[in-house]
Formats: sequence, C-alpha cells, structure tokens
Amino acid sequence: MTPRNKRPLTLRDVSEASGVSEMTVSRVLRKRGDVSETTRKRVLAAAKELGYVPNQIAGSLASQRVNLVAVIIPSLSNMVFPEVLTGINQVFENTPLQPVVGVTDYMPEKEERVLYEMLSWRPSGVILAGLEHSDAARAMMRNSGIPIVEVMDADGLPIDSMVGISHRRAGLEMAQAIQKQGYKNIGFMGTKMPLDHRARKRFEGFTEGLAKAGIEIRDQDFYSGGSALAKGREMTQSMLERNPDLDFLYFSNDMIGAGGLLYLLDQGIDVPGQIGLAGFNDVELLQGLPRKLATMDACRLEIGRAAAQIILDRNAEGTDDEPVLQTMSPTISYGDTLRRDRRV
Amino acid sequence: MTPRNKRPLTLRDVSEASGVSEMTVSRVLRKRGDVSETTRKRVLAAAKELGYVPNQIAGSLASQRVNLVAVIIPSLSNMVFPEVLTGINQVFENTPLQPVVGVTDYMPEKEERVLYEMLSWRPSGVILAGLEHSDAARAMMRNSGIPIVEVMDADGLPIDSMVGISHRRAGLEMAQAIQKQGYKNIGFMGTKMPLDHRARKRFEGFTEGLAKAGIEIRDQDFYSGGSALAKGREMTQSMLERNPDLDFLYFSNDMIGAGGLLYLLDQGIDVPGQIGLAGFNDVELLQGLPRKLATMDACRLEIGRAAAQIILDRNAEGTDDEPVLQTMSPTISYGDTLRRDRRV
DNA sequence: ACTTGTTTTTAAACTATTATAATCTATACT
DNA sequence: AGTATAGATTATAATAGTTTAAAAACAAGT
Repeated sequence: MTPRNKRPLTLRDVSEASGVSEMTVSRVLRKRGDVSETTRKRVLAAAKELGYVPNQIAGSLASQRVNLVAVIIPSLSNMVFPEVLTGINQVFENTPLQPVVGVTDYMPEKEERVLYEMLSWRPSGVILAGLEHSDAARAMMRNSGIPIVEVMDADGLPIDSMVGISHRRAGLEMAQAIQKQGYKNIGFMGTKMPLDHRARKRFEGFTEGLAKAGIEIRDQDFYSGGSALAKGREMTQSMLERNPDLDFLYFSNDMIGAGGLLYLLDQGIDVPGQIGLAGFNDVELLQGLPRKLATMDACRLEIGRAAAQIILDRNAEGTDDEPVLQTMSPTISYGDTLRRDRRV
Repeated sequence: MTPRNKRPLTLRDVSEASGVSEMTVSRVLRKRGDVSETTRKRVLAAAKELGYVPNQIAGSLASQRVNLVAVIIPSLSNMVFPEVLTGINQVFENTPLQPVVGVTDYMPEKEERVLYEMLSWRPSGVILAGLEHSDAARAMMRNSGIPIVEVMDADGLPIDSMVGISHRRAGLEMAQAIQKQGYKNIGFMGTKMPLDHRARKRFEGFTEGLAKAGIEIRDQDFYSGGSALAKGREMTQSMLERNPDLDFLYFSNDMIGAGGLLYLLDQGIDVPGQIGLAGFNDVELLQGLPRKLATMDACRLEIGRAAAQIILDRNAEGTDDEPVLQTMSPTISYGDTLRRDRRV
C-alpha cells in the first residue's frame, strides 16, 4: 500500500510519478481536452497507485466554479424536508452538482448564519424553504449573483425563482370540502405559528374558507416540540373534553392528525360519521394506519425536482437568467376520515 | 442598495473602500490579530455596505484548513440517521466545524463515490455509518490523513475511531429477554439484509440468543421499500395466517413493529398476552401509539455527539491522534408489548 | 521543408492566509 | 525637549493547488 505520507498528495506528485506535466494530469482526471491514450493510461495508473484525490478547493478557486448547491431547510425531523431533498438528489444524481444541506430549526437568525456560511463557499445555487427571510438574508441572496429558488410556498414574492404550492389556498380548499360535507363544529390543532409560516398560511386560508360559509372555528390549540403523534392524541383528547360537540378536527399536519385518529379509534368514536378528520402533507406513514386520514399532498418530491432542475438549467451554458415561478396544485385525498357523500 | 455587480466582491474591494490593506480587512473579518478599534469599525462598515461575503474557497486553500466535516449516512428517510445528525449538529453548534451530509442509499458503490467527492474537499474529518465499506473506500480513508469515525456499529474493526453499539449483542439480549418471559413460538420480520448490515447483525445475534435456549425461529419475512408501517401490517397479517400459533414477533425496526402492533390491536388480539412484540430503535413515534412497543434504544443522539466530539478533539491543537473506540450499551424498554412478570 | 492538426507544456490567474517586515504610538530615560 | 525602545498596528511578499489561455513541441502528409 501507499506509505503513510505526512504531506497530502498533489497534482505534482502524480505528474512526477507519470512523467508528464501537472496540466496533463489535470486534463486526464477531468476528462477534458485531448490527451493521447498512452499518456492517459499512464497518468491514471499513477494516480490510482498513489491514491490521489483531486483537491476541489484549489480546483474551484482556479475555475471559479463550485459544484455545490446550498439547500437550506428548517428541520430534518419533519420528514417533509427530507422528501424534498430526495427530489433534489434525484435530479442532481448524474450531474456534477451536489446538494449541501443546512438546517435552520425554523429560526431566522440561524437561517441567516447558515446562508452566510453557505454563500461563503460560492455555491452554484441556493434552494431554500419559504419566502420569509430576514432583510440581511434577502440582501445577501440578491447580491450573490447566483440562482436562488425559494420552495414549498407560493404565497408571496420571491427573490428570484419560486416553486411551491399556495398553503393559503390549500387551507381554503380543505375548508370548502369540509363545509360542503356538512360539518359545522370545527376544531383546529397545529404547531405554534410564529415559526412555521406555511402552517400559519394554511390556517389563515382555512379560517377564511370557513368564514365564507359563515362558519367560525369553535376551538383551537397549538403545540411545539415533542412527538407529534403523542401531541395529537393528547390535544385531541383535551379538545374533545372541552367541546364534546365538535364534528370535525383539522390538523396542521398528518402526524398530529394520525395521533388524533388513533385516539378517536381507541375511544370507539365513529370516524368520519361522528367526527371527521383531516391533516396535511400526505406522509407515507398514513398508509399503515387502520384508517386512511384525509389529507392533501404537498407535492414535496415534485417541488424538490423542479427546484433542482431550475438550478441545473441556470447553470447550463447560454441560458437567459429569467426567474421561474412555478405554482403546483395539491389535491385533496379524502381517505376514510372525511365523508364524501355529497359530490363536490 | 449595492448595484448589480458583474464581478463578485473580493477582499480587495473592501480594502479599497476602507483604505487599508487586504490583510487588515482579512484580520478584521476573522477577528484574529490586533486591529485598532478605529480601522476595525471602518472596515466592518465598508464590508457591510458592499455586502461582502468572504470566499471560503480561497481562505481554505491559503490556510490549508477546511472547517467541513463529511457525514455519510445510508438514508434520510429512516429517521434514525437524522437523529444522529442532530447529535452531531449539537456538538458542532458553537465551533467553526460544519457537517456536510452525503447519502449512500445503502449502496457501497455510491458510498465510494460520495466519499471521494467529500474527500476532494479536504474536510477536517469524516463520520460515516457502519463498518462495512469497499476496499477502495477503506484505502481512501486510510490515505486521507484525517480523523475518521465509523458510527452506529461496534461489531467489527474500524479504520480509525468508532462509536456505536453492538447490534449482535442487542439482538442477543432481546432474544434472552423474550425467552425468559416464556415466549416460545417466535417470528421475525425485517428489511432485506444484504443492504443493512446492522439489521443483519441484530438478526444473527437474535437467532444465536434463541439457539442458546434451544429455540428456533418459526417464521421469518423480509421486505424492502414502501411504507414501513404499512409493510408491518401486511407482513404481520400474512405471517399470522401462515402460523397462527406464534406467540412473539420480533421486528428489525420500530416502524414495522408499530405496523404489526396496530394490526394486532385492530384484530382485537391480546398484546402481550396472546402475542408479544418488540422492535428496535426507540423512535419518538412510539410515544403516540395506543400501546407502547417494546424496543431498545439505539443511542442515536449520543453516538452523534460522541462522534462529533472525537473529530473536534482531534482537530484541537497538540492532541495525540489516538483512535477512540467507544461502545455504548442500549437497554431494553419493555413497554406494553413484552411481558415482564418474571424478573430478569 | 512547410503546413496542418494534435498533444503537451509554460505562465498567469484565482482569492485568500501566513510569516515577516515596516511603521506608528506611547512611555521612559537622560 | 529629545531620543530610545517596547508594543501595537498595518503593510508587503510568498504561498496554497488547481485551471485557463496561450505558446511550444511533435507527428504526419504533401
């Protein structure tokens, strides 16, 4: 094997080992430019023998090109964001581009810090969740001169490109569907809002939708932290103890919705006859529940794919740098917890 | 605001704007070395005015120091790995080090590719899941000259440092606990093994533990892909149809275990009286289930924290580069699905 | 020997940091 | 007051490992 070198290997080492210039080695390893088959083989052999790994730091500095794409999301424990990531990964799979993930924990200051860190690596693009950012963050992105894609939300003005759904509209449509099915005494449960803008917008759309039909939310409750499933159980229990006459519960996400559903089934309550339920996101988890929760697909995979594609296109040669605005339309999945007797 | 510059900003721009040398600007921005308060303020003002973001590429090349730590995990959709990440993040929070995540999808070739990519950025360390890697990957890591920490598994020989639990032992201990409680007709369900070494080791330990008590697994089934919860339901159903006399089901992870639990409760089967259940991982999700699944904590957070700490220590001044080997001991949580009448 | 076209080399970026040198300031001493 | 000197502050020059662009070397065909 290669002896324990103190000094890390450079192009020079490979060039000396193979008897050609550093430049030729560089061209061989990047598969760019013409190199005779003979020298190519020789160089490759030498590189492998030494165990040489190119130094991207130096390469990127010289070429003024970095194959990294900053992906900034609020959380990894939400399952929603990893799925967006999966979409991004799919598109970047066979390209030189590579996503680098940063997590903000829903905190604007942390988003700003992470963004600053990321931009200091001069990435080829930025994909970040949401449209709400600190002034400083916005300024940094505008000044960066690289393509920016804000994802998952379409209610607002993007800095550059945007791919998402209207959460306001999602909430509104769910409200309409619920109301059309004759539910009247409606309770809401969700995350504490100031942090999660998309949840807030859904809630606003929801109340607006109900208001149009002259209905007002009868009870509401918010949580933060802890196991969403467990919170769903607890909150549902206490809400029903407060308001036994509720006939529908709208949850701001599927996890607490699932918790609520499990609680109701436990109690032997008729779903959706006595009480209807709906969540949001269409997470995979729901497939395994005894009854399928009504929900709305957030188009996570598609959003990730579309965002990555925009970055990819923008980095291609000779493209106009026009911002792309893409709004996707989620559809309601009625499942087994939202009556659909009357046609919508 | 700053005009739309074509050329990205450099230290030189800030130095010209503030009338000092580039070096001084560099020192101010890095908060290193002595700079008078007067010039410091002037430089900071100029940098902010211009919207300058330092170029880490150039900085890292010059200083021969990169504040990135490569974290290579098999999957983001497993929830187990994001939690390890959380632990890592906690430790790196207020340090200059920053984790960069790469995903392998449990594929050795992809692991090799990702590792190569990561190493080409000359990170300050590597944290990666598991002890099984391709020869090429192993060679790269040995040659890299940076601290390597293999995590989550302790059954095998690490390249450098190691933090994890013995999955073999975990399986074995669960087997003993089950057998001690008098369960005799035991079924196993899990992921397809060739990909997931840790699941395989648990299984091996489990069968070994049963064998010691003269028990043999009565039925087993493996899945891949799809919603783990749903798979748990389906597999449990079909296994019980095949073998109605089973009195215990051991699942290779909590998610399919939860699926199995929900199915049994649905069917009105007495748990743990008629059939006992156990999973593995102690995922948060379990908190919200109607009955708490017996499981074993995989020490995910602690493992992440310990691994990060090792990298941190190794990067500190004047430290011996001794490999650290750390084996954590998971404990059984009996929950409500594993009898504990007879004391262990 | 003279193009022509391919292959390889040389020299100059790229943007910061490290190390060293130069300058400035304030204090102490004659 | 004048100057030496330590200590603080700032500037200059060299360097990191690659890539880009231009120049040179080489081979083959006429």
